[in-house]
Amino acid sequence: MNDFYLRVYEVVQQIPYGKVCTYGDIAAFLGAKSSSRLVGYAMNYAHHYDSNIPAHRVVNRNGMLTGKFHFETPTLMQQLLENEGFIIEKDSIQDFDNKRWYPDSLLEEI
DNA sequence: TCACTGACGGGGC
DNA sequence: CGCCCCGCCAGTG
Repeated sequence: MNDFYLRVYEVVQQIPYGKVCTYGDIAAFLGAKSSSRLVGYAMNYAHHYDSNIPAHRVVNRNGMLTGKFHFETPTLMQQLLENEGFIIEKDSIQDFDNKRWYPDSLLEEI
């Protein structure tokens, strides 16, 4: 566990209800554009750090639920997202572009 | 100790 | 277009 992971978790916890973010966006925001893979790895390990991290709100650049098999059940990630109003078909979030949230918006709030 | 494995993404071909 | 390759680096056996 290092600082990069902790910062990933902090960003993920800022994702608003009803919005999603991508691994790449988080990596780029933390100044590690080429380390999007590590963001995914951090999510895999997230529950060891804090079980309240909304890992289901992080998907890949195409809006697909690539991490669904790492939840308690393979359908949990989709269920959580549907509870927040998302429409999902074949592991893909519909109207993805309009549901995205970007970490830069944290800077605008200041 | 070392090799292998990924919740990714961009670039080359 | 689609497919392949590579940077990235903490865990695991």
